Amino acid sequence: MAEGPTITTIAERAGVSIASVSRVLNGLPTREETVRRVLAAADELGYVPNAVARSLKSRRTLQVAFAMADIGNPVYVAMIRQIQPVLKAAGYRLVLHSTDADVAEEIDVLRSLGERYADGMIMSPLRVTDDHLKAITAARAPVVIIGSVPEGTPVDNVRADSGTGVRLALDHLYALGRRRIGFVDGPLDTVPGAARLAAYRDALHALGLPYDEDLVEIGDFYRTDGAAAAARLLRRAGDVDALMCANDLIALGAYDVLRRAGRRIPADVAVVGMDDTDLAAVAWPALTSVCLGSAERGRAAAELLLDRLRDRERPPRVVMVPPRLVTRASTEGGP
Amino acid sequence: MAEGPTITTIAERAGVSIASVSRVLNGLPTREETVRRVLAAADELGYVPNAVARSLKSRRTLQVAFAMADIGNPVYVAMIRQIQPVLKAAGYRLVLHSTDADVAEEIDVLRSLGERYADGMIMSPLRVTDDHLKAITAARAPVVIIGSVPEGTPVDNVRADSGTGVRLALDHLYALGRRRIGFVDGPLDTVPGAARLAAYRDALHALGLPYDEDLVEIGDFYRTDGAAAAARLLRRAGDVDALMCANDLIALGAYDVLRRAGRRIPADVAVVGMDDTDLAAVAWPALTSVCLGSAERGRAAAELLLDRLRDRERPPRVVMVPPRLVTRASTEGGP
DNA sequence: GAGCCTGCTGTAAACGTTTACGGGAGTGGC
DNA sequence: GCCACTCCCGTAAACGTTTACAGCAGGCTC
Repeated sequence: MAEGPTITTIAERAGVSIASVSRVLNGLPTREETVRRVLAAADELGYVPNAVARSLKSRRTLQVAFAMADIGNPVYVAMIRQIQPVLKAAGYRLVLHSTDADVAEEIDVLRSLGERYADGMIMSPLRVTDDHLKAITAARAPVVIIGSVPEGTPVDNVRADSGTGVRLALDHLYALGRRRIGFVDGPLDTVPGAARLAAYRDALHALGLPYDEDLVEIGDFYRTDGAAAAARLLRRAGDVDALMCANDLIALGAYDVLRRAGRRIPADVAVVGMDDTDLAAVAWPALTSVCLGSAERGRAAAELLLDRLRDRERPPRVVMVPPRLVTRASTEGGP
Repeated sequence: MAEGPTITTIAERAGVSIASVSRVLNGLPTREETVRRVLAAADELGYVPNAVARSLKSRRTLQVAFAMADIGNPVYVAMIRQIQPVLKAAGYRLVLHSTDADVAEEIDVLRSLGERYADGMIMSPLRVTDDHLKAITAARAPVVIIGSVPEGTPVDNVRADSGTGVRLALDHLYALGRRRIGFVDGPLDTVPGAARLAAYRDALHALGLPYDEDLVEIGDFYRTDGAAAAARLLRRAGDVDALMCANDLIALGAYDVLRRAGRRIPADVAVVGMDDTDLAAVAWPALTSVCLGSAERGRAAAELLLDRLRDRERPPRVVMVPPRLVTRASTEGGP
């Protein structure tokens, strides 16, 4: 693993200056003969340009960072699957950050953009604090947020409409004759947690159903927490005939609990998840889930970022991805 | 977004030379008063060191790349989940490459290490061609391979023992009284595909069962391909009473086909997957799967790479992660 | 043949760090 | 009062590129 060839090596070998080498390699107009000699030398030496040196000079790293809470959640994988090819087509590499939804760590990641290791960042935070907003606007590289930020925040932003999503789900459950619809949510200090609970109340109201505290439980957006919360709910409100869950992992946790309690899905209790991850289709019975367009949101975020990198001055945009209910076996038939 | 402060800016502000600034920021011995002034200036200016410039000088990027076939496969996610924290603790960032198991692209990724954007790479190739081996040994940065490479290849290497894994599964099925055990494999030109088929034959032989071509089908390591292959197998060998699948995705594809064909799992057909991904636990009935230690392999690979980065001269190591059968509902009870 | 393009190339500076080297100020010994 | 030594610090080079600028050779116009 000897030290690799640089344009200096090539220059010596070809008997020209490093400027000429650089010009040839970048396709700038050069005399035929020089081009030939340089390319030959480069080829013989197996030259590969040094990305770091190039970045230093050009002030672009051709890297984009993606920060999410937990790569174990298939939602983020779905996003990455779309983000990656879009970035790659534009010549960018993807740097990954898993933050565990830790606020301090997210702020840290944003601040780390000051090190200039990436030209921009896509971030999908669960919580959006004032510190986030400050860090985002102070960031030394463009940031695109997947998730809602306060109205008027000057930042490119891709949103799902989980409110409407919850509404779709509850309408569906209501149409099936379910009237005791429980709700298992994630933490209320997260953006989706708060939005989904509000949407749940609104949807009940619109349907003329009472809001019953016993039907609501708060856990976290993981399977085990979902299971624990569902268990508490079931203990308090044994007559529940449907469970709306704030994401698919929670729904799968609920599955476990319902089964252990001897409740049939969907005959006794219908279940709806959110995010429509791969898990929903794999689960049995297959899980009805509100598709919040993770894939589309990923792609949109990548495109927003690329546009932004091309033009820093353009006004920030908000892309809204509409929800869609994907009905499966977990909500078939009446009670 | 004005141009950020550099050590030159700090130097002017503090009235010292850039050398002193650098020394202070790197904790080299310096006079108390100078330290104070520099730190104050750096603080006021909100200085963040430029990672690119530092990399150019130090010849280290503090980045590690991870290349895998498809981030949609939970196996790789399980690996990343372990790789990420290990690298992070050592101060490295993770750069992601999804190669679609395309040989040319994998070679390309290896070659791209010549650009020096990463200090090393972890790669999990499905196929290992001569070109791979050449590219790996010629790579301009250390590479750790997850998966088997030919004996004696001078490269750090983490292996699963899928042969023993298949053997465990078949012993288990045999013990349950299954005698017509089908095998749904991935492409035979992949390392795991070939190894698993060989192991299947050996295991049958050891159990005194005949090898029946009708019981073997080749698809690809995705769910839809697995389903198609399982359907073909079912058509040819309707009396199959167990299906060994070369990974979990294939097994889930087989689930769909079996259900559509009205076969009960496991009563009519027992099913075993491989990799023991999250999907196995989510599926219904829960899927018995051979755990090949993806998480452990990820961690081991990250540690091998870090060790290698610390000492280029150490002899290459091979880490073997033993398989383990995780039995679940898909293989309960006799036929 | 002077002057002027045109086409190509080399020199050198710059990007933001780290670091080898040498110099200046201060101290102590003689 | 000179030398030796120590402690800090500044100058400058280096990492591998890109690029502004200037210079040179040759051909053209008058």
